[in-house]
Amino acid sequence: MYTLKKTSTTTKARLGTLETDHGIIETPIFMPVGTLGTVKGVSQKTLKEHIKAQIILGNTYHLYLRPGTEIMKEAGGLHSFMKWDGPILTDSGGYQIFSLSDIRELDEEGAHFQSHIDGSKHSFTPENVVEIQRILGSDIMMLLDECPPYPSSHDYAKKSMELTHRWAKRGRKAFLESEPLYGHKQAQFGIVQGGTYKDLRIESSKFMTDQDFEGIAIGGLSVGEPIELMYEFTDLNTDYLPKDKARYLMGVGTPANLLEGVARGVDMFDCVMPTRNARNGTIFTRNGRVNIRNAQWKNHHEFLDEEFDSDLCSKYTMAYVHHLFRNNEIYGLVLASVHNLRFYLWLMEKVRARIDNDTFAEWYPGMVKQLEQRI
RNA sequence: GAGCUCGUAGCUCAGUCGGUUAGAGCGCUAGGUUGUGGCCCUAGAGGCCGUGGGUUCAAUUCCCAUCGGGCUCC
Repeated sequence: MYTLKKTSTTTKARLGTLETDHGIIETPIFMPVGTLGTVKGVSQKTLKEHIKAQIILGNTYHLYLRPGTEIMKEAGGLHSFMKWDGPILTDSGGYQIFSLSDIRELDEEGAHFQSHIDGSKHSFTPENVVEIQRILGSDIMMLLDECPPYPSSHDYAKKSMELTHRWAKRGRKAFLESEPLYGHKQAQFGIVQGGTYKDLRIESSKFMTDQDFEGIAIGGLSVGEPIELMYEFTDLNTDYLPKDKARYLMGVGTPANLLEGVARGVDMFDCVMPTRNARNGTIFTRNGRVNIRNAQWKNHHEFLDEEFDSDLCSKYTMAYVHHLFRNNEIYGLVLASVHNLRFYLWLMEKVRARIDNDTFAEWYPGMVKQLEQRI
């Protein structure tokens, strides 16, 4: 599935491709999040033609609760339902149970939780999460895991990791013993856990490698730990992951986080940041971040970045976009969401070009500084 | 013309049986958001409590006058 094309000579950055039946993905890549079968505020056409998204995310937890598996079956899977013919990755919902559901209980069998929508009771097991993702028909499905909070004791992180490992074996078995429903291949990624403990992270990396998943995710990071720890453990994990499998750092991050992740050998990222922050008025640009709500833009009748190809940057003035945000106009959210995603995908295009001509190592530290500035 | 009622932050309003630095929501000024709830969270600025007198150790609070808004009656 994954083909390594080139490695940066002085960093761990990798150029590669990831092949699916819905298209070939060039890595490193950022994957826009479309939890409920839509990247909020962005049309599928815009995603494909303007943003140039190569793969998007859906979420098992959310889609299972609404519209549910019956509707999804009737629709012929998520691709057909949402009319997106590119690759889709679905997260299993382990993280959502951890972050959204007030009442949840874990035992050997699986995760038992109450819906955040209506309080109804449900259970996810390593097996039924595979089954649900067969119905969704995603190109890449994720295992059910437990994402422990930060900070967690070594004891808790170890027990949690071991449970995730037992679930991983069951999930893999369920995957290998079932078939796709819609005539295209599906892949399954394992998820490394281990909290913020070196020995556990190494153990988990080795364990997931041994299960021979099609790709491996680094989970349990970007859950509130200091950023240095996130980098440190990403770096550690990739040292123990196979070269011939894609590495996916879940839930990350800021534009600077992406560059630092690539430098540590990560191929895939997803994060709500470009879209959620867009809705709250944060605009990411190559010169740093802008809060469009700030009063300084009220009468700034100029473009944010005339050279950048997004309507927010080079078609409308800052004063206009500011005005839209001040009035909670839907179009402001749309403009910012489309822009931020286009920017993230643009950044990954630059990253790939830099790895390809082997100038990534000298380029990215300066770029990180630039991206972290505030405008 | 008479009676009643209200006047406190930019807006809508609490409050004080007279007693430390007068509050809320919204708005405003900023910050946050990392395997998605346009939710939300945090901090800050902003008031001689309509005006002028009086009583009192002490008045946004009680009394008088006055200005302004609203309602009712003749």
